[in-house]
Amino acid sequence: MTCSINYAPRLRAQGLRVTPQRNAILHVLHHSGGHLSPTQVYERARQEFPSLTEPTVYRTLEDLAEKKLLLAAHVGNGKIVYELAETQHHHLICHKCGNTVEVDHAPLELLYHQFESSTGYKLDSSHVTFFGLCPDCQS
Amino acid sequence: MTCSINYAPRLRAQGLRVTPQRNAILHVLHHSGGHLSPTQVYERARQEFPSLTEPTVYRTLEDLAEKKLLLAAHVGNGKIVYELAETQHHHLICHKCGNTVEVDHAPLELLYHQFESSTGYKLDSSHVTFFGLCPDCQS
DNA sequence: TTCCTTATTGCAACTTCTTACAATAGTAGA
DNA sequence: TCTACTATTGTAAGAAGTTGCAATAAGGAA
Repeated sequence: MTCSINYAPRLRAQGLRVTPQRNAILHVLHHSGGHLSPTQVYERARQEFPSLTEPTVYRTLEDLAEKKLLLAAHVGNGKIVYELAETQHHHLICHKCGNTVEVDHAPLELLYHQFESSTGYKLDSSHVTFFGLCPDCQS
Repeated sequence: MTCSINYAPRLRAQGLRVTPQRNAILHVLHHSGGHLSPTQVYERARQEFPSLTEPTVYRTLEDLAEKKLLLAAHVGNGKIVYELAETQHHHLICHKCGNTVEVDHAPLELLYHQFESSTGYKLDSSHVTFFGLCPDCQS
């Protein structure tokens, strides 16, 4: 926790209290660069905040995702990973080598509107993951 | 298990052996009409085939989904539900009342092509779920 | 600063899901 | 029908994720 990023304003902006547990979790996600499973978050964040417990990690990840500070992404078979919500994007996953690429959310906006007008729902979020073969695994 | 639907041909077509466990699971999913969680499948299928075990249910659901006899859908927070793969579709879920509607897969084909040409991936499946407010919960 | 309210956390017990490996039972071929 | 092969299942143990409730501590008000 030697870095100077301050997550407090973002938490407060969502009406959430600022706690060392939440800071540790956000810090870990920030420095991981990518997607982490709840277990990975738990293990890493415990290095910085040893009294952290599993239920807290799961609840925090859910809460922060609900408040849009984090994005939750599904990566096959019900597994869920989290990352800081910088830009909204989705994932293509190669089910042979596991390689992942990110794709922009923008093309999905059209679908949103389409489904909104056909169903009357007002959509605000989505879990979208595509599976297939990456270029390297196609041969 | 008084119904006469025979799942054997579909299993054999996928190179899978026909076992009473698989029949019981398919039977349960057929008669449920909708989406069931692994636990629900386990509990109901056990009525018909009491020696059925949990690991078998989880493995069977995964296997059948991989062979496209079942569809796996995500319904919030990493929860996964299964249903018979009749028509390919996706779900809009109201996060207030939990109500669910199904939407056709066709509009997503365009996206498939778009992402395929921008990434070089060859896509074959997806997990897609949209969240929002249903018409009743918008007021 | 101190008090008060209540969001957040930890604890303990529990449920759900997974894994490795040995036992069982489909199914193709003789 | 019988045999052999091996996919599938059960067992047992463990890992991952959840829940209810009591204890704690963040943040607003005095």
